[in-house]
Amino acid sequence: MSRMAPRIKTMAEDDAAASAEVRERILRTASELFYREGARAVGVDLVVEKAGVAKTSLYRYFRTKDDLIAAFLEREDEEFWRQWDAVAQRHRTGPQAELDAHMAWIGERLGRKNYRGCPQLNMAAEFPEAEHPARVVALSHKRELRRRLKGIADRLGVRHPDDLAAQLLLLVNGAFVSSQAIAPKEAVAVLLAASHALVAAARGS
Amino acid sequence: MSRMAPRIKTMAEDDAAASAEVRERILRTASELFYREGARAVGVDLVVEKAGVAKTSLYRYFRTKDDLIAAFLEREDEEFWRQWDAVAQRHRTGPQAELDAHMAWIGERLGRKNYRGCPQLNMAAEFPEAEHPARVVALSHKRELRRRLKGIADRLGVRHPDDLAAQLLLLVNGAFVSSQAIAPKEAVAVLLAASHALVAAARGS
DNA sequence: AATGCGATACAGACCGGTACGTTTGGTCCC
DNA sequence: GGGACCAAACGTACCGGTCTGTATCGCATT
Repeated sequence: MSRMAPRIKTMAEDDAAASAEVRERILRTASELFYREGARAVGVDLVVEKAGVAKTSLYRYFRTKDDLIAAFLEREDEEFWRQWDAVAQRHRTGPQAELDAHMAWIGERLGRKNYRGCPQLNMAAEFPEAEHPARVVALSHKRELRRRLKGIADRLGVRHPDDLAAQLLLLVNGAFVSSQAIAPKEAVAVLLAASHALVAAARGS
Repeated sequence: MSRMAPRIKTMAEDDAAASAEVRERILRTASELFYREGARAVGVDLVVEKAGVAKTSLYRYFRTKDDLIAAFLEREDEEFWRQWDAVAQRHRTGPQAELDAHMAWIGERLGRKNYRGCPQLNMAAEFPEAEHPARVVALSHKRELRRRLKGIADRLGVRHPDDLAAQLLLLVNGAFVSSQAIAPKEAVAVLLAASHALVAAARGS
C-alpha cells in the first residue's frame, strides 16, 4: 500500500495510515451491510469476514457493535451535508433556486438502484430505545435538517419560516420512506411541485 | 370468559371462542411488543411468556414468527381503515372537510404518549427483503392509502388528482416518521396547513 | 549487529445467552 | 378417545464479545 516509498521517519505516518486503512475497511463494509440488510440482521462475524479483518481489530476501533452502527450514521450524516453544501454552492441565485436544487437532488436519489431509504430513519426504526447511540445521531441529523430548512425559509422571507420548515421536513422525510410507493420517475416532480405549493402558500398567507 | 352461559350445543362455539381467545391473546401481546420494541428485538419466548401461553399454541396459530409479524400488520391495517372510515363517515360535507378530518386525526395520533411511528413503515424498515411477509402487507397498505387519497383528490376536482395524491402520501408518511422532530402540538397544524397548500396549488395550476 | 519492546494485525477457539422452532408428556374437557 | 392447552426440555444455529496465541513491523537499547 504505502509501503512503496519507505522514507525516513515514516513510522508514525505509515502506522497511522495502515491503521486508518483497517478501520476504514471495517466501517465501509459494515455501512454497506447495515444499509442493505439492516443493522440487526448483520452480525459482527459477517462484517469481520467480509472486511477480511480480525474480530479483535473491529473491537479495537469500535467499543461495541452499537458504536459501529453510530459511526456508520455519523459518516452518513457528514456525507449528506457534504452533498447538501455542494448543491447549495452550485445554486447561489437565491433561496428558491437552492431549495429546488435540494429537492431535485433528494428526489433523484430515491430512484437509484439499491436505494433503501434514509439510513437515519431506518436505524431509528430498528432501535426504538431513546438512548441508543444510533438513535441519538439520527435525531440530531433530523434536527440539523430542520435547522437548514428553516434557514432557507428565513431567506425566502415568508411570514412563518418555522412553519414552512416543518412542512418541508415532513415532505422530505416522507419522500425518504415512500420510495417504494412512488415511481422512480415521479419522485422529483412530486417533490418539486409539493415544495412549490408549500412555499407559495407560506408567501400568500 | 364465555363460560357463564353453558347452553346445550355450545361445544363448537365455546371451543371456537376459547381457541380464538388464545390466538387473540398471542396476537395482542405480540403486537404491543413488536410495536414498542421492534419485531427483531422481541423473541417468541418473550411473547409466549407475556401472553401466558404455551409455545405450541403460538405455533399452532402462526406458522412462523414472520407470519405472526404479518398478522400484526394486517390487523393494524384493518384497524387503520376502520378508523379512517369512521372519520370519513363523520365528515360528509365534502372532500375538503373529509381530508381535513383525516389530517387532524392522523396528526393527533403523533402526539400520543408511546407513539412510535407507523407500524407498516417501521416493519418495512426492519425487513428489507422484498418478499418478507411483513413487507408485502406494508406495501399493500401504502398502496391502499394512496388509492384513497386519490379518491379524495378526484372528488376535489383538481386537474391532476394522482399528483396531488402522491404529494399527500409523502406528507402523511413524512408525519408518521417525523413525530420525534415535530412538537406534539405542532403536528396537526402543520399537517393541515401543508395539505391546504397542496390542495390550493393543485386547484390553481 | 543483535536483542527486545510495543503496537498492530491475523486466525480461531471460546463464553454465556438467545434465536426460532420441534418434541415430549401431562392435564383438562368434550 | 381426541383436541386444545400448558410446561419444559431440546436442537441447532447464531448472537455480541473476550481471549489466546502467532506473526510482522519499526524503533530503541545493548
